Amino acid sequence: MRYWLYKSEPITWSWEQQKDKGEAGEEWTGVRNYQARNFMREMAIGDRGFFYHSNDGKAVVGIVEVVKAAHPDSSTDDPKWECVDIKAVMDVPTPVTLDQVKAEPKLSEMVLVNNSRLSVQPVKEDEFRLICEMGGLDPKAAMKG
DNA sequence: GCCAACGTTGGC
DNA sequence: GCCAACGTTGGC
Repeated sequence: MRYWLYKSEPITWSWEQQKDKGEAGEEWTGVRNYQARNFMREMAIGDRGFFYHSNDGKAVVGIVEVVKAAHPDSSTDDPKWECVDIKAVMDVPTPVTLDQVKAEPKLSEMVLVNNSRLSVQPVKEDEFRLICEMGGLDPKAAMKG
């Protein structure tokens, strides 16, 4: 099991919209960056991740799970772009803000802090657990389902 | 709204 | 294969 973080501007695709898709989930389309695409290729069904609101909110707001492995991105005809499908699993009761992440020394290695432009990124297990705790979640529930 | 950081494109 | 120009992201 690996852990990830997905960024989305809520104005484009919000956590509320993601939740509306229910158990079936939705394609994480629109990634046009090789690094981000390559991370999606590494994902396995069942991998958990954070849903992060960029720009407006700047906070981890939800837990998601991969429900379909990488496949061609249906939002383009270009076969080089791929994406996974993810579904909403649960809310983060107290969204964990970027400021909080930056203020926590244990999270100083996070890609979110060091490469703010990467829209799909890996999260270490320890980092994932800590952010769950900061958000008011039981890590066991958030990490295993 | 600005701009720094980063990625991509295309001329040479 | 280099690098200048350009476009985009996302924090501030």
